[in-house]
Amino acid sequence: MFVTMNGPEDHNHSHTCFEEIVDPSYFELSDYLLLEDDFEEDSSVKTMASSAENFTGSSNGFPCREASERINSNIRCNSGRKSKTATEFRVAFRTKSELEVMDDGFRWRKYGKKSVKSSPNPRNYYKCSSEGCLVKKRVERDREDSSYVITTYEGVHNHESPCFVNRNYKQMSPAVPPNRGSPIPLSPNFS
DNA sequence: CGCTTTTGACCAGCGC
DNA sequence: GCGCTGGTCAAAAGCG
Repeated sequence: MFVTMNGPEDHNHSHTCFEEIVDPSYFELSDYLLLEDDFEEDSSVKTMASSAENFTGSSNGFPCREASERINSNIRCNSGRKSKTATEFRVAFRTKSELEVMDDGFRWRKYGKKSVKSSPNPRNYYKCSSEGCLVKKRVERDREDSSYVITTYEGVHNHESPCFVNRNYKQMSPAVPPNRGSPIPLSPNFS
């Protein structure tokens, strides 16, 4: 995942994510969840990694990247175990950020905003702008701590991140096979 | 002009 | 059937 100082509101910079990576201290990933479709019980929501300390200590200094890699790893595992289709995955992030929406490398089109009863903060709905890609994401502030943002991805991208394409980073994302993207973009190898 | 956001309306699912 | 709630649609407006 790539983090920039801009959100969808600022499309002048939406494709410059490699140039404006935010200070890691500004953004803190605290939780990310791998959600399964059949929410029969709470235990189906699995916290794959929970503490912020796990990520702030990442060697590359970007907590999101490690989370991103772990998630893609987990999704591949889950895919094999449960034979899920590419559009059945749901991944939720809980991030500490002042930014409502963080640039993850993909282009999103906002299609709805709704106040939900379970939260005092409105929930925003986005679809991937890429033609034929049905990935959606929901973004809302944590009702218990508005300094946290909960981002839920639904589905798997069937295309590369525009960042990879635009910056010719295709060869740097071997974990994303053709026509089988990831719910969030894998970050390039900075080393 | 093309793309995005905004926002009220609409729809489906669920509980009563 | 009715009301509530969450999710989506689509027209209008804004922006570069």
